[in-house]
Amino acid sequence: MQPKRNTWQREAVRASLAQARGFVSAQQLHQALRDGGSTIGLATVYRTLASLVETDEADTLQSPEGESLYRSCATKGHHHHLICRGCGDTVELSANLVEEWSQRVGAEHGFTEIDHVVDLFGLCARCRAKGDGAAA
Amino acid sequence: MQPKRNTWQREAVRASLAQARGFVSAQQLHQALRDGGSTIGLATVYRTLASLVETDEADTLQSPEGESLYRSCATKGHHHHLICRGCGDTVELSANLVEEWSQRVGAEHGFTEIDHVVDLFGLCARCRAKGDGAAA
DNA sequence: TTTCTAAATGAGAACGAGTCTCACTCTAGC
DNA sequence: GCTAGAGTGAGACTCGTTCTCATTTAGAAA
Ligand SMILES: [Mn+2]
Ligand SMILES: [Mn+2]
Ligand SMILES: [Zn+2]
Ligand SMILES: [Zn+2]
Repeated sequence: MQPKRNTWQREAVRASLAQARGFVSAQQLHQALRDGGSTIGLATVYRTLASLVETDEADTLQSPEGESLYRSCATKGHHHHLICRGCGDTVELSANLVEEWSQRVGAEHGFTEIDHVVDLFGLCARCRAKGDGAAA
Repeated sequence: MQPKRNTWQREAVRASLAQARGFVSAQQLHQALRDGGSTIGLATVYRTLASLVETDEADTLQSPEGESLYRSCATKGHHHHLICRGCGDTVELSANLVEEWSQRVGAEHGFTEIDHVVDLFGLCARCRAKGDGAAA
């Protein structure tokens, strides 16, 4: 359920999420806010993120490790992401090709109400230069 | 690290996983084995599944709820899945279209070591008939 | 076959992300 | 201003997963 009242906590989450370059976890966001002097509670961060997702003000996805990550995306409609494993930096992608493929393949096998998870992970140019993320 | 010894526990996990139609969780697998009279431990099920994934004897993916699911797939190489939300039944998919798109899009944005998560979820014909999964 | 050793196991403790509870706070409508 | 009740937050709780470590056992060596 989305909230009916405007609180500084809600605004703080929105702001902190907006200034993050890429996807962040609820815990990271909470820590960042606390580090910035806020007294916001973890439960509130979770609640607010959930409500932002509900109203499409934020996107969410599961990290490969199974943690929920959140992002305030510029693109409004349905889209996908290319995410840097090193720094979390994210590129928004539209993928009509994949949308159509998904629907077609689902229908071919008699499936309905088809949903899809499509995320790309890689190493951005900057992180490659820095040697992050991949070097053993 | 993959084990060097053959234990009945390892074989039991392999067998139980093989006879499962679709993706199953470690806990489900453990319960099924216990129900079948086995005394196998939960930690062993987790360890064995991890090692089967390491040797490509099993595929793994994160459920939308963030739980790790496992499957013993018929297809050997890289492929994707169309999974029924109702019964877990799974269709293996090859998707050259998506493989190429993924590489191309990644390269276009200067990313390297591109990996991708591509899973389709839907309702299979049988479950739709039964009214599973979607009806409120 | 018997012996030996370290790999493997499993019960239970520990961990961590996320949810829930409920007394307290503060927004916003009057 | 008052006030109802939406929103908050500390901390308890859930649950998937990993860790610990005493015990078992696969399998190589004798
Ligand atoms: Mn899509
Ligand atoms: Mn692929
Ligand atoms: Zn990067
Ligand atoms: Zn089904």
